[in-house]
Amino acid sequence: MIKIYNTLSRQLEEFKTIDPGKVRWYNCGPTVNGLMHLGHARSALAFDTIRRYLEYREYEVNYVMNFTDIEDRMIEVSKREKRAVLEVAEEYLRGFRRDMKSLNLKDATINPRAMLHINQVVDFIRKLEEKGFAYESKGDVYFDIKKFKDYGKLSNQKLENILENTEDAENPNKRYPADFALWKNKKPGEPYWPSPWGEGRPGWHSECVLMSSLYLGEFIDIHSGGQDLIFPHHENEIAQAESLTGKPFVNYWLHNGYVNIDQEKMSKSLGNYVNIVELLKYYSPDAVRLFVLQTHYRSPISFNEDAINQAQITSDRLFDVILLVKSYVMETEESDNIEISDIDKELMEKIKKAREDFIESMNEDFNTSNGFAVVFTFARDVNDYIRKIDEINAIVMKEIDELFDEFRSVFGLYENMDSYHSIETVEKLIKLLIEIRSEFRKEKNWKMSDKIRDDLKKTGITLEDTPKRILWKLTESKE
RNA sequence: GCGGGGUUAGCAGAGAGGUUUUAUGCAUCGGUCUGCAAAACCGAGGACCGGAGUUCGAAUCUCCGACCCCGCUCCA
Repeated sequence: MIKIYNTLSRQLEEFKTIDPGKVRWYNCGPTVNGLMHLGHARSALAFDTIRRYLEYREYEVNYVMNFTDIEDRMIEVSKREKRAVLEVAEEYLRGFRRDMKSLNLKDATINPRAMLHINQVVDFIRKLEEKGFAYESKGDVYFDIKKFKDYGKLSNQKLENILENTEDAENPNKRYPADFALWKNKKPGEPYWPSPWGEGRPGWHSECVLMSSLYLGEFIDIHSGGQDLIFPHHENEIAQAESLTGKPFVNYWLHNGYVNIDQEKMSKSLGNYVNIVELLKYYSPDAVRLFVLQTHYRSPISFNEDAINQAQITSDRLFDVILLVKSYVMETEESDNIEISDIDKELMEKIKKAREDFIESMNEDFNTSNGFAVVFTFARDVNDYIRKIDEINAIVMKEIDELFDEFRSVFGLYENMDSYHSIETVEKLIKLLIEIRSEFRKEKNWKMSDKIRDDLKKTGITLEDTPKRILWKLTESKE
């Protein structure tokens, strides 16, 4: 049974989908007014991993993530950079796509863009107006919060308290200070679209509701985003959707924690962010994934150089053993099968146990920290096995490999490894060199044997002399 | 002010009343292996913010205090 923490109820709940085996999921995507930074990545990675896990558990996940490309912040950038909003959007959208790909984030089923849905948003707002939940005022349209009695249920706020702190409370166009804008009257120099209320542009909170119900239906399983979206964005989404349908909008609300740097939230507005493009110049995507996923998705992560360096080392180490297993699976023929020894049996048990433990950890609100603990413990057992067993058992190796594949599929790690294994001839050559070197070693010709080992290392092949056998693995070329 | 969350070894970070061990990773120290390496493995040290309470038993529950972060304004 999968348990999932629901922001709405503020507790763990059993995960049950509306349609058996299917998940309808809307993830609030970024506003494309800048480069993707680690904060965005954390959110994307957290939900990507949850999605991957659900798929691993054989759910069919319909995952929709929007890009917000028309909004106050977009206009700000457009003004500052003196170019069209569309141009800004195109550039950063491309940037996000590129960075998301680098981080091996799975493609969404669809990535709707707000700007391509203006007409539908207008229709949506008109429906709200027709039903009396929205009102027009001097070209603006506002949502009438008093008409929605559950307002504040997600962020656990009382209306009075929200009121006290609403910055825009003095806006004379509003009936009630906490009402929020659905449509904004056009201002000079800003993009606008026609509407029944005159030319203008949509507010921020309608697009997600509209696109969510457009692509997934009125009632969905999961709606997710950063904790900073709880209020007002998601609160406002609930107000719109539920007042219109009179039914619940979303079953499970998921919110990820922030990335902190120097004990402060990493954010665009504070300017203390680390861009993904920049980060990936120094660290592998796998290290970044591991860094992020070693922390539970709802906890804050402390980012510092030490921590990310550690993740890089850990990631490389894990990769080594996975790669080693791959090499063995490739070179061990089924005909090599020998009897199952006690050590083999022991490891088979560990494989089974590791899989169970992994699932148990992940079932508990997607506890990737514990998930990784299982992976590392298993990796240690495998390293031990390979070096102490007399004869490598092809069947055991294959099972190890399969389990690593499962882990990798959930965590999205090391997926470009095929390139390491393209040519069988290379493998034969390596084996040949190892044999020649062994001859030299028998003759105690250390000079030649070391030369072979060192030169191989430079080409990206590392040898390891263990008592039982010589291991080789492909690493990065040092040339 | 209102509403969340947090404080666990050098660092990162799980655990949410109970067996000898507060997981896991990195780092440190020692060992095994090796012709030497490298890697791997084995082992060790070291932490539950402070105080009071509940309990046979608390890192975990309650209360008080300190400090920190976050939301209530754009944010993932």
